[in-house]
Amino acid sequence: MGKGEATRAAILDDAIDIASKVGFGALTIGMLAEQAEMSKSGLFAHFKSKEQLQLQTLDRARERFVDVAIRPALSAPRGEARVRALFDHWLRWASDTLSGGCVFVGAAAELDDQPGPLRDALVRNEQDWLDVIAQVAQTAVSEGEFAPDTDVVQFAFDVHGITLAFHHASRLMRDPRATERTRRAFENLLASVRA
Amino acid sequence: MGKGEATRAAILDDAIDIASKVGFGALTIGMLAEQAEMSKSGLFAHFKSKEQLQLQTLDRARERFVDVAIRPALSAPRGEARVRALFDHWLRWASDTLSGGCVFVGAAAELDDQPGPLRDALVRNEQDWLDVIAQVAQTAVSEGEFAPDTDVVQFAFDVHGITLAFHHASRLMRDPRATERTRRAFENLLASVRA
DNA sequence: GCCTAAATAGCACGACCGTGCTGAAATTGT
DNA sequence: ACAATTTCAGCACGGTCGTGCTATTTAGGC
Repeated sequence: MGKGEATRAAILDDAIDIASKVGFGALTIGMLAEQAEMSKSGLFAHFKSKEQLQLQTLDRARERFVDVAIRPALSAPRGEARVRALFDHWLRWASDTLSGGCVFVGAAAELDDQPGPLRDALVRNEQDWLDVIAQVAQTAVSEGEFAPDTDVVQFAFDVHGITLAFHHASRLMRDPRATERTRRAFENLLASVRA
Repeated sequence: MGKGEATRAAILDDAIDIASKVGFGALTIGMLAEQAEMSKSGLFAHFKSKEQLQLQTLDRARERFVDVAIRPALSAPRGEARVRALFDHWLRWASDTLSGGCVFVGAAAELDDQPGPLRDALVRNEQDWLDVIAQVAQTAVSEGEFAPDTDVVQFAFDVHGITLAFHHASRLMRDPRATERTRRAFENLLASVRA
């Protein structure tokens, strides 16, 4: 059983890209089949329901995010360097990976008032992400590069706000200075927590 | 022509609330008719197309936002007080007005990759909002309360990031400390630009 | 190279979508 | 109060949605 697994993975990669553009709700089996060049029913057989398709799409997006953003960043030296690496990798992820920007940003706004397993899974993802930021910031505190009384959860909140502002400026407003403003905001934040 | 205008306005108010929960794309004429207790065709007759319905819904949301958030804030004293008033009013708007949070935050993430008149209208709204923040910040510079070299466009970017982080923490994560973290982030930002 | 099992296509279904048309009901101006 | 006009409901349409069932093609183990 190798062929099925391969096409299923390919389908999910298509699905991630579509979901980043139109959202999870508008991700339709028909358009996904067209993109994957398969019949609707042939594609559907891989997932027993649309909800399963959405769940697996979100989960594969999580795996890819861990692979291309979190894991590489964690190999940077402890402390502020690692915090910077995390932020830089997120910026690349949101800019270059998917044609619709960060799929989690879109999903967060779409699902925040629609209860269900998909929303629950997304909340877990987002909490993990915020925890990673806070934990990496904590290493900078331990290394003596951030002030000892730094509130790392607040730091994660602030960093997250900057990433959301970037997404807004870059994708909705098409502001050519989005990256510049984003980096400036991040530098200001770093300056405010440094020892 | 008074009756038609009244029901049309009532329909749009229902539409704003639904759009804040499920988005503009999933805002369906059938569910809107049910909510408004009208027939689908009777409701449809008020708007010649779904696109018109979406456009008018967004425009009425803009009017309401100006009425409940911007206009009252502009009557606060010039300077930092007015900046604070603007922020506080936004927080109330996003918390209490609609059952799905700020409809613009949802729309921004939904429409950022879907070209068309609706997206164009939203971009204009968001640009106006950022301009208002920057302009109000400029009064604080003029009053000597903010540092003379303050970059007010950057300030608007930063404030906007905080509001997006609030929406995420409050609506998606259901974090009971969302407001507290938001206010702290805002105070830190104010401290960094004060003269 | 067959035989079993997996992968995919074809087709049909009920439901809901946006959108017209047509006639009844309600509002409004005089 | 009547006439003219606006407002609304009923109904129908083609299209797409998610999802089953039934073949048919393909792939993998002996």
